[in-house]
Amino acid sequence: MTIRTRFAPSPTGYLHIGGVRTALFNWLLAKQAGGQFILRIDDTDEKRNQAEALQPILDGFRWLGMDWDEGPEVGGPHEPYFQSQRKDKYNAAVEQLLASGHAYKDYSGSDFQAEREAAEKAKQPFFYSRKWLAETDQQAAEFEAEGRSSVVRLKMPRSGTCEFIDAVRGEMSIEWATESDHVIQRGNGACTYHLANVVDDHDFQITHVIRAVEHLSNTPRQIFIAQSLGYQLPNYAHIPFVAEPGSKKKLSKRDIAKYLNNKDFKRLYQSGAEIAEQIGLQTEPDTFNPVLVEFYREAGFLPDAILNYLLLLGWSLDDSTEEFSRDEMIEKFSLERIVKGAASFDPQKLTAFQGRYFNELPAKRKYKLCIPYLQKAGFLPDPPECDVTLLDKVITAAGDRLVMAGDILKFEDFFLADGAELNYNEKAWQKRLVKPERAGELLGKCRDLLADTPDYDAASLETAIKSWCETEGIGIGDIIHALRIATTGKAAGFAMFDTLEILGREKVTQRIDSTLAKL
RNA sequence: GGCCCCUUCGUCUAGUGGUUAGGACACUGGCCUUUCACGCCGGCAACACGGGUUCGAAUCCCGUAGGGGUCACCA
Repeated sequence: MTIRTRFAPSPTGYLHIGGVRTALFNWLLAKQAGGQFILRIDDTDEKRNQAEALQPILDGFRWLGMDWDEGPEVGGPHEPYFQSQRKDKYNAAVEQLLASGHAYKDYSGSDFQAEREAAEKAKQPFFYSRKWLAETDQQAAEFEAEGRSSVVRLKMPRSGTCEFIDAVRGEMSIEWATESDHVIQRGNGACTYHLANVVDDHDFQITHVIRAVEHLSNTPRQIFIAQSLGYQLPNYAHIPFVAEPGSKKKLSKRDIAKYLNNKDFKRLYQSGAEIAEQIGLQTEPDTFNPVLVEFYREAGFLPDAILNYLLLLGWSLDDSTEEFSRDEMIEKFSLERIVKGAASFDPQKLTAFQGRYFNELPAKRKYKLCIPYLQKAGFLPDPPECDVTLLDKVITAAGDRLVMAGDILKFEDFFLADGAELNYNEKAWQKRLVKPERAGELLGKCRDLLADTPDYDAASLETAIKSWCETEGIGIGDIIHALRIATTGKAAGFAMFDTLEILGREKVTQRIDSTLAKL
C-alpha cells in the first residue's frame, strides 16, 4: 500500500508557521515512502473564503520547496481538490448515513442550544433529549408544520468506548457518551467539516492523517462517521501544536501583536521590519509577522533553514544531530520519534539555523540572493548591468555578518552614490571625532596619506597607515575609529582596511573631506 | 465546568531501572582583535511535587499540582 498523506488548509490569506510544520511531517512521511502528499482545500465555509486567499498559501509552499503530488494547480486523479466543489459527494454520504440510521434529521433549532445551556447551568453532562428527532417523513412533516427547520445530526452511540491507535500517543480510548450529536449538514444544506473531512480522506485514499492535537478530540466523531459509512480507518498521528514563544499556548494568528512583547520575537520582527521598510513593504504586525511564512521570504531567509528548524520542533533523531539536508530529513523522519508535549517557537534558534545555513552558501549564491534587495532599495539598477564587483567585495568582506539576504541593506553605505550624505552615528561621532583632541588634525593628515598612497588594496593600506602611525607616535586605535566614522558613519563594520579598499580612493577621500568640513 | 492531552536546563531536546543526567540555541567569563561579527577555550543551568514498587527510579504504579486542548449550523 502506498502511503498517502495530506495537508488541508483553509484559504485564509496566509501560511502559518505551525501549519507548515504539520505539512512538513506529512510531506516527509509521504516522500520517505515514495508515496503522495496531497493538498486539499477546506473551503466548506464559503462566505469566509475567497480565491485570492489561497494564493499566498500555495506560494508559501512553493517557496519552501514543498511540492504536492495532487491538489490545486497540479490536479490529480481525484479532482477536484476543493471541498466547495465536492458537495454532491458529501450529500450522498449524508443520505447514506440517514438511510442507515447513523444520522437523523433534527428539528430542535434553538431548543438544542437551550438544552445544552440548561445542562451547563445544572453542572450536568449534556445529552440531547432527541425530542425533535425525525426518523420518518411523517414526523418530519409534523415538525415542519410547526414552522421548524432541520439540520442533520449524527446519532452518536451513548455507551461503549471508541478505541484507536495514535502513532504519537499510543492506544486511545474515549467514552462514546462524551460525544454529542454533531451537525453534519446545516440548515442551508451545506455539509460541515467533519463529514467532508472523512469523506475526502476516504475518497483520496489517505492512509495517514497527521494533524495537530487540537483535532484529537474530533477523532471519535470522525471515526464514527467513517465506520458508519463502511470506510477503512486511516492511521492517525496527532502531533503537538507549536506554542507561543515563552509559553505553552497555541501559536495563533489572532494574538500576533501580543507576541511582540516577547523580546526575542520582537528582535526577529524588527530585523525583518528594517529590511521591509527599506524595500518599501508594509510592516504592520498584522500582515508582516514571524508567525507567517511570508515574513521569512521577504527578509531573505532560506527555506532549508526554516524547514530544518521546524523539523526539530517536536521531533529529534538522536541526542545530537541537528543539521538535516532535505534528503536526510526524508530518509530519517519517523512518526515514532515525534515528541508529545507542545514546543514553544524560539525565534533565536530559528535565526541561528538561518545564519548557519546562509553562511554555508557559496559567495555566488549569497550574491544572487542579495541583489534583489539592493535593487528594490534603489541602490542597484534592475538589471544590475555595471559594477557588480562592488557587491562581490562587500559580501566577501561581510562574512557571516550577513544572516539573511536582506541584511545586505545594513551595509548600504557602500552603495551610496558619490557625494551622498552619510548617516553618522551621533554617539560615535562625539566619542571618536569631537572628544579626542587631535582627531581632526590626525584625520586630515591621514586623508592626505590616503589620497597619495600608490596602491589602494587592503594590505598596502595597512602597511602605509601603520608606518604613518609610527612616525606620528600614535597607536593604530587612535586613527582607525575616526576613520571608520568618517568613511562609513558607523561605529562598527568590516575590517577597516577592507572597507577602505572596497570604497576606493575617491570615495574615501571625498568622505573624509566632508567629515572634516562638518567638524 | 465535563472530557481529553501534556510536564527533563530560560528554550528545543537526548534519555525506557544503575549516566558526573548528554547535545543545541540563548546567557555568561576569557582568549583573539582596529570596531562589530566569527572562531577557540571555559562557565551557569533541568528530571513539577508527594507517596509507593525496587538493593537501586528522570525512567514503573498511584495521587496532587501546574500548563494546554476541546466542548459551534468554524475549519
